[in-house]
Amino acid sequence: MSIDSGKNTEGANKPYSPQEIEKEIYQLWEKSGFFAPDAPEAHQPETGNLPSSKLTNWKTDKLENSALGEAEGFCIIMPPPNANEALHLGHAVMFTIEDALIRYHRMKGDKTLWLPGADHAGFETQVVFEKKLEKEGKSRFDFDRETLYQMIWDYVQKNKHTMEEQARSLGASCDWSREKFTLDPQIVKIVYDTFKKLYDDGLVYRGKRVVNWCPKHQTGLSDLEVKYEEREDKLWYIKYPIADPSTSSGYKTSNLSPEQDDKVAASKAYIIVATTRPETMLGDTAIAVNPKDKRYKDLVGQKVKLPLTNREIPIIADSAVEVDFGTGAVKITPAHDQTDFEISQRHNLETLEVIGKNGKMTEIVPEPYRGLKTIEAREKVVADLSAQGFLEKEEPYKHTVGACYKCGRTIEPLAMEQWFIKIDPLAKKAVEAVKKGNVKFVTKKYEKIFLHWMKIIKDWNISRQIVWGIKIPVWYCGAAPSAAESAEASRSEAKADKCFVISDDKPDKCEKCGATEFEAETDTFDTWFSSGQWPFATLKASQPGDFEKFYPTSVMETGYDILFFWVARMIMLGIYCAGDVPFKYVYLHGLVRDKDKQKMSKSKGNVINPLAVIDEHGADALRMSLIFGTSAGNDIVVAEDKVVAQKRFANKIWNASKFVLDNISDTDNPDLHPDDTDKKFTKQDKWILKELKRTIKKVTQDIEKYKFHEAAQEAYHFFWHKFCDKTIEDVKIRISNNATDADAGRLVLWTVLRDSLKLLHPFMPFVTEAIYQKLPAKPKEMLMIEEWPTS
RNA sequence: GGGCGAUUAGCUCAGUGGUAGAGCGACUCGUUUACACCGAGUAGGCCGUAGGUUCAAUCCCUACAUCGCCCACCA
Repeated sequence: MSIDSGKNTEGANKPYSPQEIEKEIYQLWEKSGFFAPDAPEAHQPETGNLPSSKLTNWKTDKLENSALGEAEGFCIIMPPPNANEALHLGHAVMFTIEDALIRYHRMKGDKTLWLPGADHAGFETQVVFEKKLEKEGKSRFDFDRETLYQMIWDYVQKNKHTMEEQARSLGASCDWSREKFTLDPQIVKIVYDTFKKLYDDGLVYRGKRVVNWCPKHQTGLSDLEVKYEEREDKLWYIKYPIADPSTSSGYKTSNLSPEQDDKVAASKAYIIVATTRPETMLGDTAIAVNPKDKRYKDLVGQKVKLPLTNREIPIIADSAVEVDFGTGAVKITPAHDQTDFEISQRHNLETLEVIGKNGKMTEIVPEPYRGLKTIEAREKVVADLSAQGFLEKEEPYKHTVGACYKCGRTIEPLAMEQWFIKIDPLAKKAVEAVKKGNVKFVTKKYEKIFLHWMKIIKDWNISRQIVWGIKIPVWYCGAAPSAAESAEASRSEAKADKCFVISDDKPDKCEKCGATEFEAETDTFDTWFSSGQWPFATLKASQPGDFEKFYPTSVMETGYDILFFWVARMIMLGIYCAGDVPFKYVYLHGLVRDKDKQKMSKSKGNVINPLAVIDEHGADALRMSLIFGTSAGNDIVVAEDKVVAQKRFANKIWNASKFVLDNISDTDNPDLHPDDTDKKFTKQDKWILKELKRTIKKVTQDIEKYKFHEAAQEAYHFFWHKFCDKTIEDVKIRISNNATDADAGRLVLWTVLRDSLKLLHPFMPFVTEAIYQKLPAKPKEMLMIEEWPTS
């Protein structure tokens, strides 16, 4: 890595080669210790050791003002990448923007902390790992909990290391000495404390609710983890005979369409319901109609006989039922439908679980259906209903069905005991904080989306039936069930209504019931429960004083796709646990798309590996291309063209610098002291110096306003098309003519180059630092800790 | 069904209450000793449509069209 000086022609015509210098430069930075906020040298001008060049006489007077002491804190908590796979371009965007911010603030003299981390990413990781097992012909159910956990642990440690190396190759100037992992003991302890606090405050409850059960992954999912797909299905109309037909004489049909009227008239002894899931009728515990529905007014309170079983179930009135849909009467299956469950709560209905966790019909259904898969049961139920004359009709029906966001398997709503967080009190505070401006969204539109979501938010199911994660610190009182019992029987039912103790470790005795034997909870926390505490948890687990100095952090920068999953939860939990918002600004970047605007995904095969791009074009080029022509919150299109364009820019910077350095270090030329030369500034010189000031001002303002793309473009345009195309070309002639104003020109070249390197450094740290290392006059050890120029 | 966006050059996208911008591409010149991963130029846009506010609208407002995203318990 050298900029060939002077007459050495060997390196001429050789393009800038980032591969040769980037690794070396990163090591220089990392070894220096300047990534940490507490490296005092980072904020002091270096007084000794300056090269003896005459150029050093002319150094910025701002150096003397570099006041130590009152430096402001600037802190970004890095969104911890999932430690389960290599980084993708979305991460590259995150690293680029955050690193640019961090480098800018570091140069401004702020005490700057960028705290890196890695996320165990519970369910995500387990899914990735299970796929790996599948490829090897195994299943997670082949292993006991401890073995499986250890296997995933080893797998994650390996990936975590890969991720860190990738971050380095992107130039991330984060403080690795403070890196945290979501499963670090200190972090886990904080998560436990939070859970306890929530419970003590009555904000955690255990309850039977309908959860989104994925039969493949055998776990419940939060509402956010369910994706809805449109399906062509059928709507079956089933006749439920009124238990005592004689009382149905008052049955009013006047509000029905003529067609419906006929049918009802022909079957007065029935009430007809429409359903997309006939198999669940075996678990029906009521029929519900809208209280305002005059057609059914007289039937409310009566009973119907459930076909295929001998059970009688009541007809109830509930306003959740839509009058206009279907027949206006709906079958209620509390155990397998969210709405039905809520209705059942209001009417104290029994909950019958007819579908098990394995997606098959349970033991409590009539014998012929037991053990059938739901889809088989559906066919049989329909056939039987039809044979017995209970099927009124079926019609095609298009509707949306919930599916697991990972495997696409249809979600099976099941009533289960789960841990929930009462979200309303937390959401209210979060909304207040945002409305008061304590948290500002850099892109306003996300504030609206956030507020809208907080309005409709529901209690948060934080239990997952997976092993990879932080175990919920609950101990159920009483002896552990035998192996046989626990193997098959559903854990949640066995534990329902049991007394329990919340404790990090196995307790000695339960204060409430006196139990001395305990069964440990096996559920783990939703990964977002722990990462939702990340800003304060990392700072508290970090070095003493970090929390006090850096909380609330300055900015949270992440993708908009995890606004609800993560950002909202951090705001809620941050306020609740740490007494203040976790960050002052939220900057949300968009999704990275390919040149055809397609979302990058493995299945489409259009994923670009950032490392491959770096290998080919350099990290600077990649970074710049991710910022150029983008804007906050909008999706980012990455095509190789763009990267190549920025690679050329890096080359341009390299070569222009080479020219400048070759010329200003020419000792045959007279003194470059400004006193002697500034009077000889040409009109052209004054123009570029003025443009420089203007550019510094613009770039600074743009970064302060989080308009990175504008800042980068401004710096780019200034350097290439003003400095290189105009000034260098102009001065080049003056120098070769040995004109009287040649030295003034040299001074201009030097001045503009030096400040340009600073302006470009946050975006293209490698090439700018490499050149800085070659400067004859180097007030600081490295560009990374140089003074940000002022206009 | 609700909510939120987008519509600007051939392509990908910035931007602004006052003569329209970049990158890539196209075309014409130029092998000038930092760089051909270059330079000098050129072409190309009623800034989605229709109204409104304004001295002035691509920008603000209202409809409409098209596209996209998010949210949602019509069985």
